[in-house]
Amino acid sequence: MPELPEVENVVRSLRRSVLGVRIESARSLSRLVMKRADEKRLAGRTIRSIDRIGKHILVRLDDGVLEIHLGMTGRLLVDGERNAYTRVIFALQGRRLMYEDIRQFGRVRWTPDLRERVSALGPDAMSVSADQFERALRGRRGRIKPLLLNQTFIAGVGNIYADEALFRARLHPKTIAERIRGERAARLYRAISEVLSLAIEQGGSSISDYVDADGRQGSFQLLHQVYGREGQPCTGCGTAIRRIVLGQRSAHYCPRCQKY
DNA sequence: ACTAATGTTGTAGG
DNA sequence: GCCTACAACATTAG
Repeated sequence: MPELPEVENVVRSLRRSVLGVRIESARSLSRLVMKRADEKRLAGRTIRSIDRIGKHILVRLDDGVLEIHLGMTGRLLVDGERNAYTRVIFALQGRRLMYEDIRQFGRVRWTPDLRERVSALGPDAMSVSADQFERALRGRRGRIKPLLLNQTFIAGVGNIYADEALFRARLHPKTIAERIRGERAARLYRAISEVLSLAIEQGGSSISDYVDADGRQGSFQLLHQVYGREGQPCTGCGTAIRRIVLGQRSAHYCPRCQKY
C-alpha cells in the first residue's frame, strides 16, 4: 500500500497528534517486524520530529531514531484497536500508537542515528532537481520502469506511481533509460513531481489496505489512469490499457499513447 | 489449486 | 558496477 504519497500522509497525520509526546513503552508482538531488544531503547523516549525519506518514516527521538517502513500492508494507527495483525504497540502519554501489518513485510526499528539503510537511498523523489534527475539517467542501460522502482536511483516511487508517471510522460515502460534525454527527460521529471503532488493532495491511493494514521482513506485511486486498469479504455485515446510483466512486477500502459 | 498483490533483499549468471 | 531472473519473506482475496 505505501508509496511516497501514502507515507507522506501517514507522516502528516502522525505529526498532528504525537509530536512532543513521550513513548511510555513499546511492545513487539512479532519479532519479524521489530526486535524485542528495541523495546528497551524506545521506552521513555520523547518524539522530537517526524520526517520522511522515500518510503521510510523517521521519528526523531531525544535519543536515536525510530525508523518505520510499512512494507506492503503496514499501517500506523493513532488509538487503533488491537487485532490479529497488530505487531507493535506503543503506549504514549494519553494515547497509543499501533503498528499493524498483515503480511509482516514492514519493519520497525530503533537506530542510533540516520545513517544505515537510509543513506543507501537515492534522492527523495519530491526533492530531486530536474538536473539531478536527468544526470542520473545517463549511462543507465536498463528499462525505465524497473529503474524508477529502484530506491537507490530515486526514493519513494513504487509500482502505482511509476506506471502513472510514465503514462503522463507518454513513455513506454520498456524505454531504455539512457535514451531519455532533453525534452523527454524533462517531461518524465515533471510527470513524477506532478503525479506525486496530486496524490499527496488526494490523501494517497487506497486500493486494499491503505489508511493514514487517523484511519482515513485516500482517493487518488479514483484518478488512476493506467494502474489496475487492464482492458479498460485509455482516458486519452480509448485504446485498451495493457498489462505486461517487467522486472517481476506488473506494468500498465496505453499501447497507443506510450510508444516504444 | 493457482495467481497476484502499493516492497525489499539476497543470490546467481551474463 | 550494472542488469536480469528467481526465490524468499507471510497472508489474503479472487
